[in-house]
Amino acid sequence: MRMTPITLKKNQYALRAVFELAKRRGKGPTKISDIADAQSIPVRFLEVILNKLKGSGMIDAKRGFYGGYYLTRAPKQIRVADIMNFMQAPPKQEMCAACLAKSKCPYGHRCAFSAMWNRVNRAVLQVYNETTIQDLLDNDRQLQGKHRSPRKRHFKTQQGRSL
Amino acid sequence: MRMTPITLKKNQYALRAVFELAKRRGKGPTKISDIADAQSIPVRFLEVILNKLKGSGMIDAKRGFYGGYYLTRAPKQIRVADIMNFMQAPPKQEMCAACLAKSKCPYGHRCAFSAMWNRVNRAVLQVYNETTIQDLLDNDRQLQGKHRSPRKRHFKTQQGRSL
DNA sequence: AGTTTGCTGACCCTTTTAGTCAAGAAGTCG
DNA sequence: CGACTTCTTGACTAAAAGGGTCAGCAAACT
Repeated sequence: MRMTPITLKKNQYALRAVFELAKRRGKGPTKISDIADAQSIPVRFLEVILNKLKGSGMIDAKRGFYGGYYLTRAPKQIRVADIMNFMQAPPKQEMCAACLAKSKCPYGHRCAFSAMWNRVNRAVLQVYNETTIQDLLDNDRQLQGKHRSPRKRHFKTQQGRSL
Repeated sequence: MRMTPITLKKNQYALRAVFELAKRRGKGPTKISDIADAQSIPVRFLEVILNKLKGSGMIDAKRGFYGGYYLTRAPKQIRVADIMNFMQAPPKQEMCAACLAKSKCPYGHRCAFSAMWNRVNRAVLQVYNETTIQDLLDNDRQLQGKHRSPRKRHFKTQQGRSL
């Protein structure tokens, strides 16, 4: 059962790039090409994306020999929503906030569907809002089996609250 | 704050068309052109959509003079999810079920993001699943101010459970 | 100076989505 | 039957969005 593309590739790339920067936090700036390699993203495309993302203030760049990109905030302070919202193209013309139609629909907010679209909207945003980059890092560590400490862990599966 | 297109136009049209048929249920078949007029959908395009939708079994058509489309089930028995799922093109190649990437991603289900994508997925599907065409009809009646009975109604706002 | 790395806008190509058309099949009416 | 209406269907075209590339420039380091 397939879903309509909730995620543009551009957005996915942006998210993965930030994720990668988070992984390497504290080790100085990371070159675009390194991020691209690590996350299998076309370099040229990533240039564009990272450059745009810089405008959000959550990452910054340094040029020259030891240059590269780096996070400006702790991974815990960056929510997936921050990235997703920022990456969205600024709405060109007025659009229908309720039903997500590209142009303002004739029915306005009085259409029978708006309540449902709003619920969908909220549901998605909620997930984005409550997920931080730190959460993703934690997830990653767990999946890679790189436990910080071999301390006993009662199973926390995906179902149970791992994210 | 804009969302990525959760809804294709084709899907929206399909939903609106079914909705319109539901509205006219019991009054005999409805012509494509009437549906198109009522819902502001390009006729030619709607032809294609309705024809496809017929394959789902939730609507059927009759040709000739008094012909048109009609629902085969009660609006209460049709969930938005039924329409959305059916309208999705069958996944061409294997795709990554977890992260919704078009092609199967190299990380498989072990990527740090899959848990999040799944949550998004489930959240959206849940809304689609718990919304029936009947719900939309009810919504519509309420918005149009066409209360069946002027009986007193304690406020049920969007928040409260109107959908 | 020369190298490394990011910056930036313009450009292009492919896929998807949206929409159109025309000829045909199946009913209805008289 | 013949005229008319309405769905049927596959092929076709147009437009937009998305994904990706490039070249030349601007900093920063050695």
